[in-house]
Amino acid sequence: MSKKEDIQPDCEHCHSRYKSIFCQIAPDEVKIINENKWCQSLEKGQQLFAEGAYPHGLFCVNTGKIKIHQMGDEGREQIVRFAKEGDVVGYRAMLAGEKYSSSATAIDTTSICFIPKNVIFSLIEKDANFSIQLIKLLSSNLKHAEESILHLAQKPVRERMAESLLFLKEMYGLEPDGITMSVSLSREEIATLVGTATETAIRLLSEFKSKKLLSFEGRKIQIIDVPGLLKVANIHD
Amino acid sequence: MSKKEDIQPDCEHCHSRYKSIFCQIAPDEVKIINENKWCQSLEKGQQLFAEGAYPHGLFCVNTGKIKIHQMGDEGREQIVRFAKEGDVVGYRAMLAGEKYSSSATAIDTTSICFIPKNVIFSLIEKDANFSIQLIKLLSSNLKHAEESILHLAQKPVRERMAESLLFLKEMYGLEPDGITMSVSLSREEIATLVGTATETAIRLLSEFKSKKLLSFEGRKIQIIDVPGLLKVANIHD
DNA sequence: TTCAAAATATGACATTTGTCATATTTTCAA
DNA sequence: TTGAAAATATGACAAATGTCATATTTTGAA
Repeated sequence: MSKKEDIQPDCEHCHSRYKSIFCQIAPDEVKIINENKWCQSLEKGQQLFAEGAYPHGLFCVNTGKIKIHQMGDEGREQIVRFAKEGDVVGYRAMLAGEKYSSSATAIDTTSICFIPKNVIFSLIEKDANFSIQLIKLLSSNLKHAEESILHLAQKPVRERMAESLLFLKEMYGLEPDGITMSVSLSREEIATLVGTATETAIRLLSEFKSKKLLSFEGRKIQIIDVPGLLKVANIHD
Repeated sequence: MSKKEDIQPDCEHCHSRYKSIFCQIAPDEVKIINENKWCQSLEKGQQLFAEGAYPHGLFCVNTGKIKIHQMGDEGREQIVRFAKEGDVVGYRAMLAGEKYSSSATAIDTTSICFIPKNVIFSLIEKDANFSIQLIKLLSSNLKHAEESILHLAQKPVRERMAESLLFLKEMYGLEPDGITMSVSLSREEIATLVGTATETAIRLLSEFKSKKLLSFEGRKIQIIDVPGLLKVANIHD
């Protein structure tokens, strides 16, 4: 999995650390992490960890984009979360002492660092503030998950599609042109995020395009009309 | 909200504490909690806290049953979680420093204790093991939430109904007769758990009854055929 | 007990969404 | 460049589910 040519940058000056749960830890703790971490880069489509495996630590996303997904009964994938720079992945199962309940796959060229389990647990022991950071991260993930439950149970597919597109725009932002989404997912992947069939996702995207809410530039989606999408998503406030 | 006649039991010998995240804390910490807690009992239907309010602490369930629910756009409720003896509720928003994102309502006569925010945070400061308990609790909730996302997105209503009934049986158990479910929810509440219309929930329950998977005893549901329900829920292993 | 309100039940129907078949287009490796 | 495989697109149809109307039953307060 690891490659010789992967660079091992210094945690102390790591840019993504400042955005992460490690932003407030003491310098000597940073040192310990730096000495024990292992960095690696992933191509689009490469898997970081798989459902059912045992975690030995957690992964910090340095740059790039990751999807967290689970396999359903009929072999259909379901995306449950995303991660980007400064996010931590694979920590839930590790903290709970369980097997991974989901898989993580790069959806773009991604660079990650691996931090071993024992380093994390000793950090929890020593630094209450770090625990609070972890607790807040879990809380935030739980909040989003429960919001997804509400929307999957109550919103029709069209609304969820509009909402998912706006979510992806928030999550990964736009390219410098101000309209093209930075993240590029296949129609099938979008379907597994929205929770619908691929054909339905394709139809809805075409519909949004014909209504001038979106446009397509190659595989990339451009957001043309945010207020229009908010309206379709039934989001007001 | 609080009533004079509520008994204030001693945390040290509290039966539900042994089943809770407070099971391993030091005696003097128990003392502090005991001095600062406030206990209260709730009738079926009484609300413990409401979406949008600010949390000032967390609630420990002593005895009884609680549902955690959110309001959808069309004013339809969605149950996202349940709590029972030894569980802690209202902690997510408190830990994240946010408003409640969901409401909590007793679905049975319930006795709870309130523990102020500052007591919890100082416990996190002092006791790393308590932090780990909290982290594991959040992890477990997150795992279940992500499982719900998968099932809502991919399983048909009939499967989810069977699964929900089996879940309620696991969660709250059966009465001494070995078949009657301890928890009693209205058809409407069951529908908001499964994520479907009340009429659909009623039809499915009748169907299960006619297939001899269930029977009704007044408002209570009796589980007649667990293997049959597992089959309908499409659960194997 | 009695009655109104709430909960449960059921039918008829419309709508949404998924599935299957089949084009068409795009991508990527040889 | 070229061709096969994958991705996208679209139509036709079936199945699942929601909605509305309306009984029927149960519950709980007066």
